Amino acid sequence: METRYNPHAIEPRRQKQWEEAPHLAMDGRPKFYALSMFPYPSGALHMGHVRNYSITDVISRYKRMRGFNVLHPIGWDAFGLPAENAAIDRGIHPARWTEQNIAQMRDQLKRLGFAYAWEREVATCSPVYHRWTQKLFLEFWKAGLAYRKAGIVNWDPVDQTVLANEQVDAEGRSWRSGALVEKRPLEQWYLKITDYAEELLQALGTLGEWPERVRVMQENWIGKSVGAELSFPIAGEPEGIRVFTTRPDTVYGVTYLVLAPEHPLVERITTPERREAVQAFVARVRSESEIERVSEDRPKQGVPTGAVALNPFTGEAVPVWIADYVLFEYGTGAVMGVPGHDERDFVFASRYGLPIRLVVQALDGSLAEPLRAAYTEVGVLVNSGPFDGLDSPTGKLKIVEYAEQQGWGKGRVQYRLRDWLISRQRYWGCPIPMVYCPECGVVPVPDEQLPVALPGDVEFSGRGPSPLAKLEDWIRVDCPQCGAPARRETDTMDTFIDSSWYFLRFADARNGAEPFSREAVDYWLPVDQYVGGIEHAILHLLYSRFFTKVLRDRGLLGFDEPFKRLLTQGMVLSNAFVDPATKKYYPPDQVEERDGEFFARPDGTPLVCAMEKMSKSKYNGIDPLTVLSEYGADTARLFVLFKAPPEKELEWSDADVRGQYSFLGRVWRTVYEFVSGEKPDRTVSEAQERDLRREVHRAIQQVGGDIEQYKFNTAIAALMKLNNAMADYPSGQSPAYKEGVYAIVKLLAPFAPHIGAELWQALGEAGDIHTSDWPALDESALVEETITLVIQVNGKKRDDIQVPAAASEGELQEFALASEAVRRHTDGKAIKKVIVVPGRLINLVVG
RNA sequence: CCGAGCGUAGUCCAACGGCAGAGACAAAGGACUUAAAAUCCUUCCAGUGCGGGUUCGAAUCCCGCCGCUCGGACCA
Repeated sequence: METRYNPHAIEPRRQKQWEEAPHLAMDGRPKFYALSMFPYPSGALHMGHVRNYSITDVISRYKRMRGFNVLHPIGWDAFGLPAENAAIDRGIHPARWTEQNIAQMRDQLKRLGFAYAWEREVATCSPVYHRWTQKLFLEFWKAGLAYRKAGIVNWDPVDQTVLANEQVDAEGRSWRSGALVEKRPLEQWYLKITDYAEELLQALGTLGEWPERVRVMQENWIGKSVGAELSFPIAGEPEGIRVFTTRPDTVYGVTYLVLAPEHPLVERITTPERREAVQAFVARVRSESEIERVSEDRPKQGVPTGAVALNPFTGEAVPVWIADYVLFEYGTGAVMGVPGHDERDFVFASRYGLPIRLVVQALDGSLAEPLRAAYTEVGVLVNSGPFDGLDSPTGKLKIVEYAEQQGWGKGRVQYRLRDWLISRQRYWGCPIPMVYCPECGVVPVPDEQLPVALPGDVEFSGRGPSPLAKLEDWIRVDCPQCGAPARRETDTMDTFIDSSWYFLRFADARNGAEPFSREAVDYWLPVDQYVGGIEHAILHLLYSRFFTKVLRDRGLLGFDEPFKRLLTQGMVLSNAFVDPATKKYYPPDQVEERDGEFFARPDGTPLVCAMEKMSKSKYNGIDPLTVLSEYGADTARLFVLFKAPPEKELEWSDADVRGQYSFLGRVWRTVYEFVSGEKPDRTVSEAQERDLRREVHRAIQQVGGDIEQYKFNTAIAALMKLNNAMADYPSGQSPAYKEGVYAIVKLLAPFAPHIGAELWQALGEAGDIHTSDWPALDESALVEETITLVIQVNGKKRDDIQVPAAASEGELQEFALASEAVRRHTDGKAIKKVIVVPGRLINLVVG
């Protein structure tokens, strides 16, 4: 055994050995499926990957030592635009670019020593994978859950493709390109996720091991509102104007109706004398960007259409307006204006002089007309005909009931969630397996003709429409149904489709006959532990849940939720240097430090140093490879796990990395001194042996418990503590010391697998440490004969004494009262109460 | 504006309602060395953002405020 720790010698050796790991099989052991969100093959791992994958690797290795049959796979989310851009910019085919990147990143993953089931590796772009993506799409089609619809869609002008609603942020920017999206009318493919809105919402309640905030985000995204759809009769329209409201109890307070400017009724009901003004208003709203339109600080604007509808409850005529604050996409695209009890309506009505009516009185009766603000709380109905006197929740029910009887409307639930637009006008994606036949219409490609492969010989000449749309040879196809000349769909699928089922494919990754066998998914799924970034809280996680439920209903799966336990890891930050005036970032090699202040090297501009998320644009990324070549994989892994709890932000620190390296050096030293006999066998007392054994078993208890609870930072601290105790111990060969040496090597192995394997071998053990048993906890070793008893008087600590652990409460009180320091505070006072916390403290309450 | 989370030594982080310190980094001093690095030893540092409440006892539970982070915001 070498005297000193040298990761560069041991890591390549161990990694080579792991290449030959036996393949996984289903067996009688309990299974454990640990999964990190698979990466996009950009070409280089970043620190976020290292953090993410280190977490699942520790959990997998730990679970394996605990006797579980562990599945810990990896793959590549390999379709997507960067590959296409590389083709345009550098003339390299997307397939080849992707392949090269995967090879490079696979090598990097291996250098980090992650224990993956490599025989199950998948890449979503490969035909053996996307064939099954297409097959599953056809399952959706057969279930009536995939359909084409013409509508206004989000268009990303930079990436030249449409986007799903989830992929556009609150400011109207694309999640990928950051460009402001435009609205375009197009006919596109959708998946009917709204059919599952209620179950996706309800089942959040079963995800007890998900972070609260992810559940809340999904709940908000689904956005359930319970209310009613009411119809307001208007001349010439048999259906009337249908509005959706969550406050049917305020229907007696309606003083106007508002349509979204895009609403199809606008044109039909506008009176001739209002036509010009209405058309001008609609044109103006159309010309505005999403941002302008939804910005809240601008006044709500509208114009009357001249039309008048009837409030069926009151028989009153109410004017119909159009206004920019009503969204066409939500509800029915029309609302009833109740300025007395809706803040937006109040603002609008005040601006345009529309009447404001009180129909819900506050519970204390304090409201009087004219109202100074909208009252939106619960109250008692007034000015509401036969419903006067009802509290507003009851009023809601009764009014909906009455509307249903009269045929004026019905109770209805509305969701914010919309169907998932999956068409993308790009080349590097999974082709949608559909054919358009002039005779038969939309025809699915039959199973035996799958996969619909991407044509290889394609020219990528600048951005613009998808190259597929120009490939006449590829597009032309015989109709699978009637054989007539037909045309292929040229759009590809959103890449989130590829990732909505990859965790299922891992259960049976080499199945050539179907996406996965029922037997394999029944055994391996659901994923027991999923780990990834919070940025997928809605997109990927919601889509995957949707897929799971649909495939369950198609009989392909037998469970309801794909991910049992979820951990969202925090970001990795590092120091960035920015000029506060221009917000320009400087790379570290252009920054100079003088007396703790920072200056730009070229011109001496003072800079601010701040912890920010690692990114190329801020020049503060740390390449994992440089850490690997300097300190090795075990140090890098230990650092990202130790520095912060996994769900929190992680601040990069070179000094702390070195600290982890020295810790591994110290553990090496501990084992070396034992093996070499350099630390001699000095005589130790039984009590010393018991004390050291207690430390050893405390560490065994804590490390296991902490891993189960994701507390890797404190688990590693416990290892450090044990190593410190060993270093301080006089004997280097006693039974307890030997037990400690074995324990520390095993406990360390899941975190730092290379050094773990090496030290195990140095101890003369032949087997693989990573498949050996986790050290057994001896509860009796934890028992203490004496404890430190803290004595408080009136809650303040006054003394601490050593007492036998077995002492009774009465004895403890006697010990406490015997203390000089305590007597000073109790003498001459009556003891009113004594509180004993067993094994810890005694509190004397005197007065 | 609404919602959630977080504020503990110089820094990162610990602490079932029970001694504020497990662990680390940094700093200082020392040992080793011709010297430096590495290594080892020793030392230093907060009363838990602020104000109240509950309790025998509060970093921990409750209320209000301040600050930071994240998410959602005209969804009728």
